[in-house]
Amino acid sequence: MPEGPEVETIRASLAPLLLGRVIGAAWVSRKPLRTPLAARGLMSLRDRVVVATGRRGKAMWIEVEGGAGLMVRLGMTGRLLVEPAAQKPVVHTHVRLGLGDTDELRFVDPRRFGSVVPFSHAAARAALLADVGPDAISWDDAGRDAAARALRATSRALKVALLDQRLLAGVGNIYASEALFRARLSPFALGTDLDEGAARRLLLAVEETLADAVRNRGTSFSDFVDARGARGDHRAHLQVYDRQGEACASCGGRIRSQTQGQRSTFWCPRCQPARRRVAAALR
DNA sequence: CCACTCCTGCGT
DNA sequence: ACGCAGGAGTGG
Repeated sequence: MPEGPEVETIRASLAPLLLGRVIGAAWVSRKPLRTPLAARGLMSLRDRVVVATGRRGKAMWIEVEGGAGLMVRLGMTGRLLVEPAAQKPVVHTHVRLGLGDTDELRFVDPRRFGSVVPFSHAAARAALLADVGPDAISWDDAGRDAAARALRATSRALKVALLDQRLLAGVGNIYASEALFRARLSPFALGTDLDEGAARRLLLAVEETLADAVRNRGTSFSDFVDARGARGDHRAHLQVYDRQGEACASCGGRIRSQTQGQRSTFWCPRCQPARRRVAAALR
C-alpha cells in the first residue's frame, strides 16, 4: 500500500500523537509478520517517553529516550493508528502498544507483509537501514548524486531500477510510473542509456512527484489512511497510474499498461517513446 | 537477470 | 473461480 509519501504522511500525522507520551503495556498477536514479532523488545520500551519519529524511504521508526525504539515497515497493507484503548481493535491488529492511560498505538496488517522490529540503541537502528539508499523525499545533493551514479550504472530498465530501494528509497509502483511520465522517459529505457543530465532530470522528477504526493497527503485506493484514519487526496492527481486506455492529459494519446518485472507499468507511448535519445531530451 | 513466495481481500 | 493489489526477500 504505502510508498514514501504515504509513509511520510503517516509519520507526520503520528508524531504529534506520540511525542512526549509514555509507552505502556505491549500486546502482540500470535500470527507472525514478515519477521516474527519480538515481544520482549516491545516490552522493554515500557515506561519510556517517545522523543522522536523518523523515516527513510518506506521504513519509519519511533524512538524513545535512551535511543531504543521500533522500526516499522508497512508492506502492502500495513497501517499505524492511534486509537482509544477502549475502542475495539479491528481484525488483523497485530501489535498494540499503550500510550499513557487512554490510547494505544496499533499496527494493523491483513496480508502481514509488514514488520515491526524493536531496536535497543542508535547503532542497531542504523543497522536495520543498512540496505536502504538515500531518501528521495529528503535527500541532499550528495544523496541525489549517489542515486544518479547508481542509476546510470545499472543495465536494468528504469522502471525496475526505481523500485530498487538500495539505489534510492521511497519510490514504489505508483510513483515510479508517475516520475517517468513527469521526466518524459520511457520505463523501458535502461539506466545505462542515461547521460548525466538525463539522470539528474529523472531524479528531479522523482523528487517533485513525491513532494506533490506528500502535499496531497498520499494516494488512497482502498486502504491507505494516516494515523488518524484520514485518506489521502493524491489519487485524482495521478497522470498514468491505473489510467490505461484513458487519454494522456498532456498529448491526448492513449495510456498503456504492461507487466514489467512482475509489476504493472503505466506510460504514455507518445510522451515517453522507447529509447528516447537522452541528449535530445535534455533540450 | 527472472520467477516465485509470503498473505488477505476485492473486483470482475 | 480467478486475477490482481501500493512490498520485498529468496533461490535459481
